[in-house]
Amino acid sequence: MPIHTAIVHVALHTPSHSGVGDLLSYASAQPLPPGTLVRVPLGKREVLGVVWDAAEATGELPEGAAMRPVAGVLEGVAPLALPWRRLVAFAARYYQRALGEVALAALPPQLRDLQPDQLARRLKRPAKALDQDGSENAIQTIALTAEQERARARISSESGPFLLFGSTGSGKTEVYLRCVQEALEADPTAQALVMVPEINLTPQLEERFTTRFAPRFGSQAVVSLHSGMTNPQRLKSWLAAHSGAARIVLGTRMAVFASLPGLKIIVVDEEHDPSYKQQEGARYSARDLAIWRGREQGAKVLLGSATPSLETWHASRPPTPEDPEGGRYVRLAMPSRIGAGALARVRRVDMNQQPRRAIFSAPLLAAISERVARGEQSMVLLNRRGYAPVLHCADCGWKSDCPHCSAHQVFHKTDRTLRCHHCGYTVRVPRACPTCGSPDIHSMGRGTEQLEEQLGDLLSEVLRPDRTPARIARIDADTTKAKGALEAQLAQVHAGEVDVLVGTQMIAKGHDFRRITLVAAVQPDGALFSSDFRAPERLFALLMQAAGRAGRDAAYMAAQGTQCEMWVQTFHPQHTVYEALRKHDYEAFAAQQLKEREEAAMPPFAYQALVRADARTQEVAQGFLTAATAAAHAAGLPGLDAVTLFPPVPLTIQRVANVERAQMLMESGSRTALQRFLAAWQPVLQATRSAPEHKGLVRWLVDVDPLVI
DNA sequence: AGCACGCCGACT
DNA sequence: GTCGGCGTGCTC
Repeated sequence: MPIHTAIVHVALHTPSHSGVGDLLSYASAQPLPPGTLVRVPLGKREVLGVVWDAAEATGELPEGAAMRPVAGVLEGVAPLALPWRRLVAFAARYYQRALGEVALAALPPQLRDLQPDQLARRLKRPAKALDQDGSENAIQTIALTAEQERARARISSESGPFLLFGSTGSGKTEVYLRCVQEALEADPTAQALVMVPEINLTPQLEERFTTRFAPRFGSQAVVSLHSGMTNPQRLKSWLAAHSGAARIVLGTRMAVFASLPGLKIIVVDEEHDPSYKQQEGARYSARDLAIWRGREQGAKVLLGSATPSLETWHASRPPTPEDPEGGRYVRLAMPSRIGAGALARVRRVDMNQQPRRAIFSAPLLAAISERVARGEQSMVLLNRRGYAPVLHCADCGWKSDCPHCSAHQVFHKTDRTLRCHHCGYTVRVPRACPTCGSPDIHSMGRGTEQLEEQLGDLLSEVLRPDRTPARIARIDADTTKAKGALEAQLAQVHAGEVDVLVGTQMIAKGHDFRRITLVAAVQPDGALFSSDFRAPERLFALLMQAAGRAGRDAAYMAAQGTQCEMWVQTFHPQHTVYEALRKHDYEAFAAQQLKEREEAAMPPFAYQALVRADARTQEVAQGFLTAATAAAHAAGLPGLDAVTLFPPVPLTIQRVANVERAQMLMESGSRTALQRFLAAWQPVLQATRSAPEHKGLVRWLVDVDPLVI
């Protein structure tokens, strides 16, 4: 029986509302340094934990509970360094989650399942012979434009954080590559973290970084981290980053938590993209954490976008006489496009002047036909999957409502199903109305499937230059479910085997289509009158990004003697969003939006948080929030005087999978006050939950800095 | 979160 | 008669 002399405090995966403290105490034969990965007994099982700093341990062992010994130490993995632990602790505190939950979620899943001896075996496996110690090989770079060089020089000499504000095709990636190169060459232990919003975009980024840096730093130097990887792959990348063997980590939002002891530069590409906000568990913003981590760990942070989030835009405002401080970020503008044609000319079609039921206005159809006839490619965007959003009975008014959600079941013609996009409930399309038996049922509205079909009819007479018929393809979540399907479909487009591409947002992001000369948004108005105050910002970013897909290859455009166009069909052609889009004027749009936000005291001029409650009934969900609010007022919680609590309301989609959902908004001009209040409210919310009158409550959660209100 | 214990319906 | 539904209670 070993003698356990030391006490260690261990962070474990226990959710904050489980009633178990943040750090649990275990006995150990010898003191273990903070950051050590250990396996410890918890009830009947043995789990992975991280030894934490004793100073942060609060609660004592409850009366009668016995301290159990640490079961094992994961030898061979260096303890997680203080900056990593500080990042995790900050994220847990700021986003109102348990420390252990965040810590364990930040580690590769396979580390949890591996026994110490299995891990030891893995670590012993000889790393594949380093293909080259390429310290002799110079990196092949391409010359920077004056604009890129100015940005590079300022990033090199100033401390940041930086916003690289560059239009599509301005060569932001080349600036990232140069800045990463500079950081890595300055210090043989330096590491870089480069994030992109979507898994789909990592392969092309990996290709670009590997081509550039493998000759110099070896092919092991670049690794990826995202949820599309298998667990063994993720573990391998994570260990490479943690040990310092990997010099560059590419990934999605989860990569912000990678252990990078030598971190010197963080790049957040397309920083405005909502995908950087995690929507499950700890609802963190990887972009905001990148800023925090960079400051904390002394790494430069580089945010890039053609349409920055208004938060970032505001934070990077230059000093003026009235505002001599300016923002906290350095704004670097790169307005020119390199090697790309002129920006797309924006054509608005006033749908009030078009036949009522037309999906494609005559001028848009003519424009697409013309492009097909010239052998050019077009892209048509509609943010709605399926054939039609709802089926409707003309006789009794029946609609294809989902029985489990407050949403319609979407009509998918391809497989003759009605599918709920929220809970997945699927039925065969009925031949007659399920309520009255009438055969007179038809679809209302349109989705990408219908667009593809109708376009086929409308273009049936249109021939390509070689006298063959136009080829239409669709890319959306339905056509790309299978592994590798997206890649295959994209390859078809690149190979010129498609003349008109129909799809959802999916195709608007990042993909470098060289021969697309026309992009059309057929029905973008929906976002204009959404209750979400960020909807116009998102629509503008999406349309700008979509417009950027057109005319990316100046040489091709010149050879074709053609001009690229972005078409928008709208019932509100004069709307600010479309006016700004027409002029490609992000700055004017941002200024106008920021003015409105300031007048309404909305982010970034105020800070927000949400509490959401899910329950069997809407009454219970709202009742819980009302009771928790009353309890907060009764207790006179700190920060409350500076925080406005709004009454609970149902979510836009009130019921999903038979769960009723409600939420309430909190707003404050002071981030600190809001944080203080949320921290104090957490135990009150927990106590409220256990009261018998809130029995039907399924769960509750806090969302700090929510993106969707 | 897991994983137990615990008490009521349709099957080897 | 058991297998198994998920309600509530505990984990240093």
